[in-house]
Amino acid sequence: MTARVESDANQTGADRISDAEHAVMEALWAKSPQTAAEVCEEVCGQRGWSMPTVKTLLSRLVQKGALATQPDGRRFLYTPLIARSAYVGTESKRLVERLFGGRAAPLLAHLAENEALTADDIAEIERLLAELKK
Amino acid sequence: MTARVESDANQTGADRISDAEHAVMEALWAKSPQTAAEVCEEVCGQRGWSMPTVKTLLSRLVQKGALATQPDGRRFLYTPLIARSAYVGTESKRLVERLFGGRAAPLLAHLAENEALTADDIAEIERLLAELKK
DNA sequence: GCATTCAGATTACAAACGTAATCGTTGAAC
DNA sequence: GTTCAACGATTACGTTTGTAATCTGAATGC
Repeated sequence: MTARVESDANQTGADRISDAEHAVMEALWAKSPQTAAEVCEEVCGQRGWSMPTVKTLLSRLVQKGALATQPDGRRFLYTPLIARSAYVGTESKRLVERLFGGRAAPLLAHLAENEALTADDIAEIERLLAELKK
Repeated sequence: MTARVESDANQTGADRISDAEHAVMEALWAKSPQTAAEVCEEVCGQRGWSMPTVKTLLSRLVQKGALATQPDGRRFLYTPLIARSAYVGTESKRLVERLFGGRAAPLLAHLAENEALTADDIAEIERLLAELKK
């Protein structure tokens, strides 16, 4: 029972969530709590996974302190312990840090060049900026 | 001489560049061509790596088609085969895809919330948007 | 009560990654 | 010519990740 580090549940900077794990988190962010079977129903199709795979990912996420379990009869209900917004926030920041020296503007520039910006996006961003300046 | 897949040199979507590898790429994007020793001089300090580590990373990047080598006497000069802008572009897109359903605006919103946007950034983004609309 | 089934837990295993030591070769110094 | 140092190449090895099979214990049907 080697009492691992645990804690760090809310800090997104905690144990890194892998790509596959992220898919599971998304399912639970969309709706929680859910059982393993329910999560599988959502992701197994999309990613071509089998039940055991989802179980493994869920367990790892619990170990990492990203999910909480609450017993429901003989199975578990899983609930995110870290907020999606926190995760998304740190992930975004990481990227901006790594690729753009922490400046967000060049990111936007790149998205623009790569046609990753729709007209709607542009409009919305302008709204956001207006908000920010108020 | 098992002629691997190779090719896919310019497609950033090729073999994924890992985090450690990325550090090496940055050094070469900053200045190229460079020898292994020169690259090490730049990154070994920052990341606490030793020469062999850099050599390994360089080799893997060559295997992945991300770097080209040109012999210079008895050593190699390494040059990026994929452009930084391409790499940065796909990486950004990946993130936006994964976390924001492909929409860039929510990304910006998050950066804003997390104080990741400086006043300068905002100004610059506005300039960019103005450009885009022209 | 006993077999079946269905959860989670444990174990597995290959690929990728991070980090590096060692090997083999070859030019350079003497 | 022989030794040495400096390269790249090969090998190594623990960890993380992706993906899953198997085990174990308990609820459930009969």
